[in-house]
Amino acid sequence: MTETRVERKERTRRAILDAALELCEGQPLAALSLRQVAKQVGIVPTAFYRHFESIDQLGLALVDESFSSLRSLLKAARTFDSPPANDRALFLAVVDNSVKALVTHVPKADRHYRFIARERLAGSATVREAVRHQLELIERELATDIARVPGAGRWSGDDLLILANLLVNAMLSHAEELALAGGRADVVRRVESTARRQLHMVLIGALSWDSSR
Amino acid sequence: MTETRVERKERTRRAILDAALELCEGQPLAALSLRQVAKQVGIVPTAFYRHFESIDQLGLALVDESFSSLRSLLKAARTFDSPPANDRALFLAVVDNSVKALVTHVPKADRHYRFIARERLAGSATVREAVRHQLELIERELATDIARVPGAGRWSGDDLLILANLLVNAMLSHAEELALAGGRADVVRRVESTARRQLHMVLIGALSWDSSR
DNA sequence: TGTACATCAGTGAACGCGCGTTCACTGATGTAC
DNA sequence: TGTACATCAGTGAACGCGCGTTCACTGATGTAC
Repeated sequence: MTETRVERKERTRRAILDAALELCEGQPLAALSLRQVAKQVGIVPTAFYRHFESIDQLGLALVDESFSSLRSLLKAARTFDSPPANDRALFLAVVDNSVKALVTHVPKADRHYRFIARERLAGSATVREAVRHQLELIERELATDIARVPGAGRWSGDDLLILANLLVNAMLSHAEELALAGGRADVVRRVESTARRQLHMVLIGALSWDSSR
Repeated sequence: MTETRVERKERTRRAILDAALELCEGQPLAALSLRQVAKQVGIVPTAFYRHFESIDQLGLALVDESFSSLRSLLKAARTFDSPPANDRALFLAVVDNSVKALVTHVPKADRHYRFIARERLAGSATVREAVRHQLELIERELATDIARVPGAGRWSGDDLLILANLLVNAMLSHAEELALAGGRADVVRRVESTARRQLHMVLIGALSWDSSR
């Protein structure tokens, strides 16, 4: 016996998740039929039920998986190779690190980013809610991070969240474009440059902002 | 005869557009069946074909209609009650005008904004392409507008487009939230405040930006 | 104004199809002794 | 190690249902004379 029953089941589960992600490119997950997914996996439609209760539950599993990708991107953006020497260096390092994390992580899990962007607005009620909730958590984490950037002291908590919201939205939009590019080098370079400039602009504006004013 | 045949046909066409817009709340248009729409309108399914070739063609008509709403918002944002006296006044007037246009126009045609936000990412290939194309035109128009703001002289055409992209994305995201709020006063106030601050931040950052650097 | 004909928005029956879900099943894998 | 039984991922037939689309139709509105 080269594979246990548990391993075999896990393999089928993965195949279902992958098939669903692949088949729902360019359309919401809810538009997929259980039969299409089963056919792609190579199992009989009823076998689907051994792994998920419905397409919606499958969707929730994909949300978890996708946000684990997004979190690893954010973690990379937060991790500095060498500690910045001063405030200006930290500022530049934040921009640089974030953009680098964007262009290296998104292509590795592009389907996840497309999935999030799509389901956030057009998913079933259940999946949409799950995505919104996760994005809210991400924005809160990011706001906490930004609070450590030099000059952020004058910022109110509300304003930090507002800025985080702006950044997450912009980032998702770039991720979506990168993801759609399918790795074409010229598009990647353009998105990288756009992301860098937008982030630069926003942070410069943010730094001269004063919540109390 | 109180209504001509042409008028009656136009009335049914409108009823179909309205029914589709209403029924596809929270799901992509392509998820609607022609039969659902016909039922909502009160016509037999086959009568649908007297007005549209398919749900996809109906979608293109809704794209046109929705962008006409968006354009009237942008036009309002560009129209000043009184000509600003100086650069600083113009800057403030731009922010003020834009936010006011946002909160007065979006609630009047909220379904259109939700439609755009949804179909942009999750529509059928045809509809998605149409939305993307229209958004690109809008971003170009906005970039031309921004070029007139004082201090924008140092901006390259590329950077103007990048800024316009950031603003349109943020605006659509606010419109989406406003539209979802269903007119609840506290949400409207919060979104208004968020939009104002984000716009302020971005423009301040933008003004100290120099493309040549 | 009146008549004969044309137009055409909406009707209703019918079709074949893919859908989600049920159910009793099979047979390889796993476990208890 | 060998045997008897349990588990359970995957099977395959069957169901009723809503779907898009076809077609020949009806009857009110519009037009030509």
